[in-house]
Amino acid sequence: MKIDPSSPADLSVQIASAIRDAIVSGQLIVDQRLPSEAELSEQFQVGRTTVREALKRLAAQSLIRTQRGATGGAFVNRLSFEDAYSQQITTSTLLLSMNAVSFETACEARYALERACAPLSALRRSANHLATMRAEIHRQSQPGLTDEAFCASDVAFHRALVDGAGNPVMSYQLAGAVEAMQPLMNMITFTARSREQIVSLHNRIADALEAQSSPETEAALSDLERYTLTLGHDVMARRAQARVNSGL
Amino acid sequence: MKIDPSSPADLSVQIASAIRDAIVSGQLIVDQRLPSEAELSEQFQVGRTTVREALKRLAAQSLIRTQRGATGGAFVNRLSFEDAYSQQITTSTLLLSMNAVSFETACEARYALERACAPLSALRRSANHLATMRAEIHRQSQPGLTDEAFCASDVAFHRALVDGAGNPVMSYQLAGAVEAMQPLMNMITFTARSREQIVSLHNRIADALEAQSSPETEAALSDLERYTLTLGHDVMARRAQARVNSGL
DNA sequence: TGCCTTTTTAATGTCAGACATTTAGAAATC
DNA sequence: GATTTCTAAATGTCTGACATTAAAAAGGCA
Repeated sequence: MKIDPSSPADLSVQIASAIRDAIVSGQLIVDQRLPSEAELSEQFQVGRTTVREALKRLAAQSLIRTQRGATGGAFVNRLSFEDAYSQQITTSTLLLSMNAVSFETACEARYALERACAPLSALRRSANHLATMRAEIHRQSQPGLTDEAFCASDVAFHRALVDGAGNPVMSYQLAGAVEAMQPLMNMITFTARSREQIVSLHNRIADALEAQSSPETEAALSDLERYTLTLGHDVMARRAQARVNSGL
Repeated sequence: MKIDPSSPADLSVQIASAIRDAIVSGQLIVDQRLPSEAELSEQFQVGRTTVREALKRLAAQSLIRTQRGATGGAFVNRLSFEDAYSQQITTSTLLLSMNAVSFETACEARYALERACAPLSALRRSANHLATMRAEIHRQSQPGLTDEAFCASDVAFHRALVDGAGNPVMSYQLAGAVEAMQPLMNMITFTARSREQIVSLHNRIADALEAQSSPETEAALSDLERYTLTLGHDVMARRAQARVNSGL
């Protein structure tokens, strides 16, 4: 691990990326302890501050964890599925909120990926997954539910569908697609009529999974996609109309 | 934005998450300048060092960027698709390399997601995407190609397929699935015979996309999945055999 | 006046040294 | 032998200083 003090790049960036490379390439293995900050600053010939900033960068990516105390230090962290989930969700959410991504594009991606889970989920979903889905459907039928709570339940329903595929890699990949849509969905005000429609489609999906029918699951998901898109368009249209009216 | 000095959590962690929340919730908008380090340290009543470590954490997640000089400072960064891609790839790669994920599981997820692109890609792929795929197939047919180069070309081929769907959110989501498989694929030593098989399947996929046939594309992808799985199993079996032999 | 050069200034980047806090393990005590 | 106390090593935080950068202001010259 070497750095170039004459490079224009910040030293802490260089050090972080040297250590990152060592981790990614397997030179540093999981749970291995890095040299202490003092040793690293000696090794790289920089101040301790600089080393610390580099370590904070790596900690922010869950690449290392630090422990205080006598036998403490920085350790290579095993990236857990849970850590990866939450990173994915944050990144996906920000990506959608900070870029001009149309509702259609996000919706299309989300349902395309979710349909990809259907065959596996139809095959492998456990009674537990079905129970979660039924419970969420029941919650969604309650009157007086706020839009936010309805959306949160919607996310939980779809997560159960995805988890039903029994493939953790798939669940990880889909986490972003499913969860990042929530803020977009939250912007849609659901009427009693539209909630009814969604609940009915959710029931169709749960029934199809219970019957282990992949084609019917996919068809129901496609119908849900179309309906979601309609709801989105209505909201956009109403807003555009409101703008025109207020402009007069 | 407030922090709790009596909390057991590190101050720099608290500050980072306070600022992160402000960004995610939209209180701080893209390209807005944060207060200077000196002002932040005043505001939070901590040392400048602590503020800096918090900012480095955020910079590591591409949430902010910093500029030196008179009008410099920390600015809320627009998370670009490219930044998001590379974060996803790093995370996915580490997730697979640090956890006991079976080849089957990774393979299943990858092809399930890729098949989800097939209908869109069949519909929308441009001549450009097709040209890239044909060029990569040609490269893959060259004798004397290293395994690494073959795999890199394989990744480029599949990325073209995914990008053909014309949905950037989809491309982003798939980046991890496609690229993170490469290290696993690299472990499979390709014989001349197996490369021939793969190239032939790639040709089938390209033909199907050119003909804009979604079912045929999906079928070809499924065949490729089955074949990749076979190759993986062969390698595992050979290794297990080698272990037995050396154990004697 | 208008353009070029120089200086100023405000910010981040780096450093050194000190002290606070935490924690495991060693040492002392009962 | 168990419990308590002490010690040492590590990270966490603070202060103050200086280096570096880059934009803006000031100054000089045609």
